[in-house]
Amino acid sequence: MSDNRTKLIETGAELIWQSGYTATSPRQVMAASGVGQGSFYHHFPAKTDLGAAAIAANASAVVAAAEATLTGPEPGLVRLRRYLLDERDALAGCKIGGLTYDRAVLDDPRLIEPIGEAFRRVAELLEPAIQDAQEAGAVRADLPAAELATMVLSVVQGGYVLARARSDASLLRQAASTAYALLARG
Amino acid sequence: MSDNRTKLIETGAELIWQSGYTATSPRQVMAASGVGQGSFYHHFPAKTDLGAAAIAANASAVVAAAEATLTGPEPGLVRLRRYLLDERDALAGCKIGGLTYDRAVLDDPRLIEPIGEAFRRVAELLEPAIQDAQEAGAVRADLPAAELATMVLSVVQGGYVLARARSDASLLRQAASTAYALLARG
DNA sequence: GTCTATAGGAGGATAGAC
DNA sequence: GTCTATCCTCCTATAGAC
Repeated sequence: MSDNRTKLIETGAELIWQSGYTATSPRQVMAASGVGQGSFYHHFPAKTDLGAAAIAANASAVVAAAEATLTGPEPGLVRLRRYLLDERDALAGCKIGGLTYDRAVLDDPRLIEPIGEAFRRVAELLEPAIQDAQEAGAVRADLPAAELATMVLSVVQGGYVLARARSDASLLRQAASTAYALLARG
Repeated sequence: MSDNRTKLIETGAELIWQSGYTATSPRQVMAASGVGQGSFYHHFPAKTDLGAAAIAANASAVVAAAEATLTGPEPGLVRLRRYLLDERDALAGCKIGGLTYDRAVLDDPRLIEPIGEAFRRVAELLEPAIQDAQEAGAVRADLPAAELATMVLSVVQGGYVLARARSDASLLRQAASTAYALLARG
């Protein structure tokens, strides 16, 4: 029951992940999805309308992945460890992180807001895990959990950047596991 | 005596920093620099030739800035602190970091290599500072300095991403200063 | 070295038929 | 809802004169 609208969003999300928003043209989305032009512009009056839907889909995927690793009955440190050491396709890049360097995305509130919101939500998932670890004495308690959460998110996002820059997926793992080691008995 | 060639590189570097490589057209560079088309294609047979020169210039600037904060007679911890807490225009973004999400850059060795190389050199500047701090007992010595350097670089790169995503420059400062706090007496 | 003219293709749509 | 035709602009050059 995947209608054309859904196909366009899914294909758009994939292409935008791979190439960015600006570099992804309506024509490419049509070709890759097999949906015609008439259908495209019927469902999405302008490119930015598809962009908003596709980016929102990618943002949801990022939050869902974080929820999967950060939620559960395990101690906070275990959840934090799972988040940081989780396997990631470093060279593929974050589904939304790179869009923060796409001018057209930055300049359109409908495109950038879902991204900021997704990062905010991931930080909010990290925070209780970190706080729990702090209360258990597993993580230094003299630093605010919210700021530690920001740092953890940054390490992962920056790890993607370094890994792609040097075409070396191990750099993300290295950054994340070092951050974990630093947190775990700092 | 800034000749047209130099003007094109400088203008190109600025525009590529602001909008990315793919989104920067030769026409824009000509308009912004006041250099004509004939001159442009005389000095740079193709867009990628200007791109290589402009990106190399931005990469050099990143390395030079790191050198300025990480080099000196001060103890390693002080130099590391200076690097992490250095004022950065978070919303403007890293001059080269965002290009790792530009397909055309990733796919052209002449464009991506200077970026990977610059990050490698910054990591190499961080390493001795960290090592010195470790020998002084100011930073945990059970983690390899090279891996800590990768983490430090990642925090800064990721801080740019988060700051831009949420249009909040303080996120980069928060991530960097938290990383410093975690390192400084972990 | 630099200028102007030209050109094929892609990008982002709009229009009207079915 | 979807199709095809058409449109104007910008992109990335190339050509030939000065």
